[in-house]
Formats: sequence, structure tokens, C-alpha cells
Amino acid sequence: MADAFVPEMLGRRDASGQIARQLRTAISSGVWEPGERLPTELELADTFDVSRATAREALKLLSATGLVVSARGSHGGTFVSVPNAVDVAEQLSDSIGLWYRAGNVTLHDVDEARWVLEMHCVDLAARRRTPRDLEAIKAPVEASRDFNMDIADWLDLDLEFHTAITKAAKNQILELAMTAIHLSRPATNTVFVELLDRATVTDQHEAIYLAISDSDPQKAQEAFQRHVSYLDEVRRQALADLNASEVIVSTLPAIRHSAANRPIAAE
Amino acid sequence: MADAFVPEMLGRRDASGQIARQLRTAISSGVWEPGERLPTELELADTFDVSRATAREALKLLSATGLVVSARGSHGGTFVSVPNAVDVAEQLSDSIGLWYRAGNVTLHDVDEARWVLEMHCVDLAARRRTPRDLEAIKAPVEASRDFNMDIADWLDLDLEFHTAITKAAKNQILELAMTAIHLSRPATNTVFVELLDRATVTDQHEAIYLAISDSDPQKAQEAFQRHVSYLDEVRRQALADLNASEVIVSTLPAIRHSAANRPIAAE
DNA sequence: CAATGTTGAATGTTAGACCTTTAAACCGAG
DNA sequence: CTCGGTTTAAAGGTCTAACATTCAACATTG
Repeated sequence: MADAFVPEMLGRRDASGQIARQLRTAISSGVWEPGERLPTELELADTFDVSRATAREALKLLSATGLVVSARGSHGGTFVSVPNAVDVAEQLSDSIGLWYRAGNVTLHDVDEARWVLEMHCVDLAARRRTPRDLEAIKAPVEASRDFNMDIADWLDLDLEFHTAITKAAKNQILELAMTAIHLSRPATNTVFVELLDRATVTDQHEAIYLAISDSDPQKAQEAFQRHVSYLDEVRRQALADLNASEVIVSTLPAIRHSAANRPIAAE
Repeated sequence: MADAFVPEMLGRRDASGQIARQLRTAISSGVWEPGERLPTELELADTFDVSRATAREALKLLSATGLVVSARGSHGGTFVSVPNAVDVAEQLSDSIGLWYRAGNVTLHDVDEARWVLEMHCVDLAARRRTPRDLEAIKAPVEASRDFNMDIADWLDLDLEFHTAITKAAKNQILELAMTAIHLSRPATNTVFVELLDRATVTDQHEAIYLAISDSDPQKAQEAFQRHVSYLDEVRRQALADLNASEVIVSTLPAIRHSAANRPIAAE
């Protein structure tokens, strides 16, 4: 995998973009490992026969996605980096937000993806949770028993609860997806939260917590299913109260809990 | 076109990054809608009291994630854009690939996420597939009955099959996630495919297709479950046949930075 | 020996120039 | 008046040549 980097001739347009693409491909295919240093800006400029400014712009394109980081100083340079998960999730949520505004995705798409993913996180959390995970899940449930809390704070606790479950599932990929969806919630959600009955929601959260605590995936999924159904019903109600003629009514997929849904080889 | 853009004073370090963050926030919060034009490079440079080159670099940072596009010409400029789904998926898969190489995610994480997501895509596909979707799912199944085919071509058909199912589920978010995972497959997988029995795999594919064709979500999930179980078993077998320590080396190159390399931390 | 200065190499930023592209304004021929 | 070519202004793309800042290693000094 430690092949040399072989630059190709540039076309006449978009020099910085072409250089960035070549470097990106090289990084993906292992020419440089994470932590290794790329050529300096001056060397790249020389290699591709462009000015330093153009080479810099190419590196900026890579640094925007966290593929590389730059450091100044005598032993500085540009280094292959491992993208930060939160940054990636933020970029994802930015994209989702724009898709939503452009009408390329609907609220229903985002909600559906969220429930699908979280349903499985709940299952996995019940199987893999550590005592520490349980603490992290329990804390926001108990804290949200204070019903005089500000709505924003209460929502933060809700997010904390769901995030803790996601983490307990111990799958980085699923966690990334959930984080992105959570981050794009403010852009997509908002209207229905005021109509929720906090005691009901908190009870449902507690039921989920208890099932996870019992390491009972099926019970956890059922509890989560009830939670989702309640939220969905409140939402339908709200839509019905409004002039809902043009709003597409959300239809959640009937998600079966799945004793069978666990195919993956054990670690 | 809600609020005006209010630039903030810059700190002393990383001017282009700070400008990019401000613009990014402004775009996310709807200061400019998709399609609208941002200030010109010269105007931005003037606004933030930096040189044009620095303003340009800030815009490059945004264009790298597809948040904006630039156009030359008299009525050119930098415009808010809706990121292309495939580009976003590619960036995601690049990140996943690097996480894998750095040991932050395992093959197991990626596989598990894939099966979790696809299990639900299969369910949704059975509910929502159009006749056209069915065609797209059926074609690669029939084509892969030619067992003399090159392994690479056969793999392409496999990908085509799974992609068609994903599309039939009609959820952009899930489709994005699946695309990213599929794109990162070459970086993570490919060891076990040679051990598969093509006839078995194709039969399983056909069973999934038939269930989707029957609009029977449960049967479809069960068929998919059998497919996954088979793949999982082959993989276990392969792992058992090899020396475990070798496998770890070859499939999970535990890359650690040499002392000379700069430790990576996104700020 | 420890604190302090020097220096070299790299990125960060600036300034101004020129090139290329694009659409609109212009203008002359039919 | 219309059509088609030409001009032109505006904007991004690139180049050059500096200067500024940072940082580690080395040298110097108290």
C-alpha cells in the first residue's frame, strides 16, 4: 500500500480542484497513512507546475473535510488526519438541512431514518450496555422529572437520553448517522415538542431505560416502539389541528422487533 | 432571505477558517437560500478586512463540502448550492475508510450498520416498490446467473442489486447511508467474496426479489436474513481456516503513528 | 545547567497584476 | 426592426513576490 504518489497532468480548468482530487485519491488508496506528512506547498506547486497559492487552495479543499490538517513551524506541514466524527456529522447535517430546504428530502424521510436507526440502537444497547452506559442513560431520565424546567433544557435532556442510547449500542457508524440526524433536528423539527406531555414522555423513556438495564432487547424495542407511536400520534394530532390539507401525513413503518435481526458475527 | 448577514470580528489565527465558519452558519440558518448569491470575493475581503486570497480560501472551504459553487463571468459569483448526494456519500466513505485504517471502526461495525440499514430497506422496498423498481432489482439477479462471469463483474451486479433495493425503499437518508457504506466496501472488505457459492447467493437474491415483488415485507426480511446468515457463515469459516493472528494483520492494519509523526487533533 | 536568543523551514497572509469566462449592452448590416 | 457579431464590464482563476507568524532545533549566555 505504500505506493509512491504519481501526479498526473492537469487539464486547463480548475487546477486546484484537480490537484485536490488526485491527493484525495492518493490518500484513500494509502499512499500516505494517517499521521504522515504530505509534500510541502512549495513542493506540490513545483510538482504540478502551479503557483503556491493554487497548491494551497487544493490543500484547503482537503482540510475542509478533515482529511488533512496543517501545522506551522519548522517541522510543520500538511498531515493526513483522521476526520473528527462530530465534524463529519455536522457536515452531514448541513447537507441534510439544505436537502430539506430544497425539498429533496421530507421531514418524513428524516424521521423514518431516525426511528429505523434508533430502533436498532435500542436493541444493541440492551445487548451491550455497560454499567457506565446505564448511568448515562438514567441521568437525563431522572433529571427530566422536574417539569418546571425550561423547554429548551428539557429538549437537551431528551437529546442526551437518545445520544446515550446511541453510544451504548457501540457502533461508530450507527452513532455517526444518529448524530447527524440529531444535529439536523433543529432544522427540520420544532413544532410538535410543545404539545408533548412531559410526564408521558419521561415514563416512556424510563421504560426504555429499564428494559435496557434488564438486557432485554425485545422489551426495549417494544418500549421504544410505544414511544415512537406516541410521538407520531401527537404529531398527527397537531397536523390535524392545523390546516393539514397539503401536509403529507407521516406513516411510520411498522418496525418489527427482531430476535432474528442480529446476524452479525460476534466480536 | 430571512435575516441579514452580520459578520463578526476575527481573531488573530486562522482567518479563512473563521470566515468559512461564519458563512457556513449563515447558510445553515437561512441567510441565503439555495441558489442565492453570496457576496463577491472582493466584497467579503472588504467586509472582513482581509485580502482577496484569504476570502477565496474561505469560500474554497465551503465549496469542498458542496455548500457553495462558484461561477465565472459577468454575472458569476458564489452561490449557495444543494450538496450532491453522491459527493456527500463519497466524503463519508472516505472518512469511514480512514477511521477503519486508524482502527477507530472495525469491519464488524461497518458490516453491522450495513445489515441493519439494509434490513429496513428491504422492508420498505417491499412496501413501496414500483414496477420500475422491480425491474431494477430483477435485472442484476438474472444477469448474475451467468457463472462464467468475471468476479469483478459479478460483484458489480451484486452492488447493483443491493443499490436497487435501497432506492426502492424511497428514503433519501437511508439511501445516502447505504451508498456511503457501499462506497467504503472496497476499502474494508473483499476478502471473502471468492469463497462464496454464486448459485447460492443468486438464489438468495432471487428469494428477496420475489418477496419484494409480492409486497411481503416479512417474507422479504426473512429472505434477507437468510442471505446475511449465509454470508456471515462463510466469513466465519474463512476466518477459522486462517491463522487468526494473520487475519488481524491483513484485515485490520493497526496503524500507529511513528514517533516522528505529528499527532493529529482537529481543533 | 538552565534560561534565553537565533535561525531555518514551513504555513498564514497580503498586495497587485494579469488571464479567462460570461452575459449583457452595443452596433452595424440586411 | 431584427439578426448576428463585437465590445465591455464584472466576476472568479491564477501568478508573483513579498512579509508575517509559528515552532523546533540549535547556539549562546548568565
